[in-house]
Amino acid sequence: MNTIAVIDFETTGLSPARGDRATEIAAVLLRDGQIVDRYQSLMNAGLSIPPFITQLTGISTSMVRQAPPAERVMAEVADFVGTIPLVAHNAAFDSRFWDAELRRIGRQRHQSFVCSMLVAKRLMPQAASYKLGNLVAMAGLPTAARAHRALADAEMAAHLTLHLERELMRRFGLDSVTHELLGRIQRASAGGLQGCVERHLRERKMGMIKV
DNA sequence: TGCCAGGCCCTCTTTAGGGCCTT
Repeated sequence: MNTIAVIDFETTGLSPARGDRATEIAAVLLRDGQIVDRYQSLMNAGLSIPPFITQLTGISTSMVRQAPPAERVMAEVADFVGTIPLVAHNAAFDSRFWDAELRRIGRQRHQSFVCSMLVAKRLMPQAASYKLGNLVAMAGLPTAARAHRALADAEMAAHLTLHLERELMRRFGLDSVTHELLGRIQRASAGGLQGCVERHLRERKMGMIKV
């Protein structure tokens, strides 16, 4: 079964290495071209929320103080996604927080991340901006009522991922798109998409890639 | 002391610098 988990964090800042912590997490499961399940929770890491973050996200210190402990939420969401491969918009950011928060509960990631922003740069080279909201609007996809909340952003990134998968299927005549292929696309050179897909199909046919 | 993310990408590049994207 080809399932992908699209995740999104809200945090107190940009860098777990500088002490920033997650304040909210959402995970959206995609299977057979549609959203099949969702997880979302605020989390209390014991930190106050900077005013700028409250202004950006609407998440306040009082909200996270009433939320379950970060440790419990991370254990729940890690169990929810299991070993399903992950996608995030600007995955370098979310993967740092995912790994850092898991490390705090003595767990580690066992799957790879794909970045929907990097895949979009390959498949939507005409885009003027690769911000999540702009790509979603440009593709005519459903926009979230409240951006900068974890579930709303994860759902927008999920719709963008489905759009990118459909674009790959249309352009290359594929009947399905795997996380492995998305990973190859994000690393491909601008002119190397065709060869990248052909190599994937060849290895898939030889049984080197599990679908 | 002073500074403070980090990875990708483009170009006035490659012995580098700056913009984008995430909160």
